[in-house]
Amino acid sequence: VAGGLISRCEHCAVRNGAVCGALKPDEIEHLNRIVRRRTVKPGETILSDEEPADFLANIVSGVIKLTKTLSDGRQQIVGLQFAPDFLGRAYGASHRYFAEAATEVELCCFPRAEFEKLLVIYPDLEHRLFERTLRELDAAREWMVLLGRKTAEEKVASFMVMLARRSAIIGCGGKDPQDVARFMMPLTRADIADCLGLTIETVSRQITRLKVQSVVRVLDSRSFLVPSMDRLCAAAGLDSTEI
Amino acid sequence: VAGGLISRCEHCAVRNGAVCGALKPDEIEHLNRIVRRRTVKPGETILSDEEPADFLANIVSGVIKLTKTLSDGRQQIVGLQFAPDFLGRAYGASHRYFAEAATEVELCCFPRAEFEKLLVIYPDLEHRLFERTLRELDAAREWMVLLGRKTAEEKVASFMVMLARRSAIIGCGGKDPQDVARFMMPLTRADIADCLGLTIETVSRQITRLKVQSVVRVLDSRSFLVPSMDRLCAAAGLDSTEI
DNA sequence: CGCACCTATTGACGATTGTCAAAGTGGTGC
DNA sequence: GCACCACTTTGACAATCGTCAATAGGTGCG
Repeated sequence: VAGGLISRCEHCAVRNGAVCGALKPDEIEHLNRIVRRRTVKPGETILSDEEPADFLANIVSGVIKLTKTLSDGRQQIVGLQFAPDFLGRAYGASHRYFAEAATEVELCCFPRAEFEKLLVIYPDLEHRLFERTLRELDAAREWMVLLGRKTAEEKVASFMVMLARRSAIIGCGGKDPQDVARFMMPLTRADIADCLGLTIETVSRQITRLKVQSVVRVLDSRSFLVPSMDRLCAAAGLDSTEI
Repeated sequence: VAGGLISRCEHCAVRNGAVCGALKPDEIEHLNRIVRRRTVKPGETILSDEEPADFLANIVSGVIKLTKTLSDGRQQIVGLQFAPDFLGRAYGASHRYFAEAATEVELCCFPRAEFEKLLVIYPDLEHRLFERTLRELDAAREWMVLLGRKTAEEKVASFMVMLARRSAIIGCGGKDPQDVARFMMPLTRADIADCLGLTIETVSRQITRLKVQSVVRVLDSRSFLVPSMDRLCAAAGLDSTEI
């Protein structure tokens, strides 16, 4: 049966942030009956275009990249997802992308059929998923500006701003928490390149440029320190109004 | 009062295709009471980032471009909308983009507050809007691949494929309706460039290239003839599986 | 400890695309 | 009919970014 104590929804770390937060304590039991926890290793494929899209999931921890590939192998990452995001496309026979674990990932999986039934029973649940989808659409459109109109340097700086916000600000050293941010980079240079529509080499060169300009300090290839978020945002082509 | 005969929902041309199709005949009367028809001239701004987002709308006819602008003026079109698409972002104080009429546009406008009330009363209406949003997200992600990974020629060809599908296939001359398509271009070269993350000059050159390769015939600067959709799709970097 | 392997960086060079400038096209009004 | 205007096309050149290749750094394993 699905629920040991550890997987019971009422003890779930992401409960409130995730779509499940829409359900009242007595309603969540419905969900509890159908969920299955699962851990995925970095690099493993979670959802594929080619397999039936038989489950959806909440991300409990870790980072997932959504990628699309052209027939000749060119790849573009069309979304990054962090806990407590919702993974998968409701109401569709197939996902339109591959979902791959960028780090170790903990998932809380729902069989699609059961979950879609719940969406009908609990309009609040569907509403919450809708709001999440609207925010994903906002983010996708923001990313389109980056892909279509920003320079390589702006792209890399924007990517760092996004990460510093969404994933993992690990430490803040300054008086003002906005002032100094240290964050981990969950992706390889190749992944960053696939996010930004660049090559690995260009990503590497632009990181070096930002380092030389003291916009970021590179602690190691997977962790960065940002002395001034304002300067990073300026390098990203974001003016103060849109920060 | 809002409803002359012409604006009554039951006679609306886009009724079934639009989100309103979710409402039963007796329910649509609620909508009918709050709608207001409006015509917009090409080039006029319909929604702005800077004004309060006080209404949402169905597109009855015409083409609308959704644009985002960086502080130094660089622009990116992040969405094109055709009848019977839904315009505007539900559940948000502000839209995250500018909506501008690319052609003459007919709108059916709802005051935001009233419309959001209806979404709560009629879950089917919200569900339909949700499905539409999911398709917009799919389209945005498809576009991200184009912006990040396609060459200028592929971008222009892909744009033509998109238009031939979504807007206005005017005539089909071949035996197979897929074979020969003639379509109008609702946008200027500058708009096309803003869609594709290119400059006007590059767009123009790539159209010329496609013309020289006989992938398209340019009837005039605003209408094109595609002798073979397959060849156009090949030029767009779409293999047969994803057509 | 050193070697292999993977990832990241750096360099040299080339191609695609952008920039600047000029000329061509079509429509509108006088 | 002609001038003006907006839009488009074409050309010459430059800059950014990609390609190919070599080097550096880090981690795990024998």
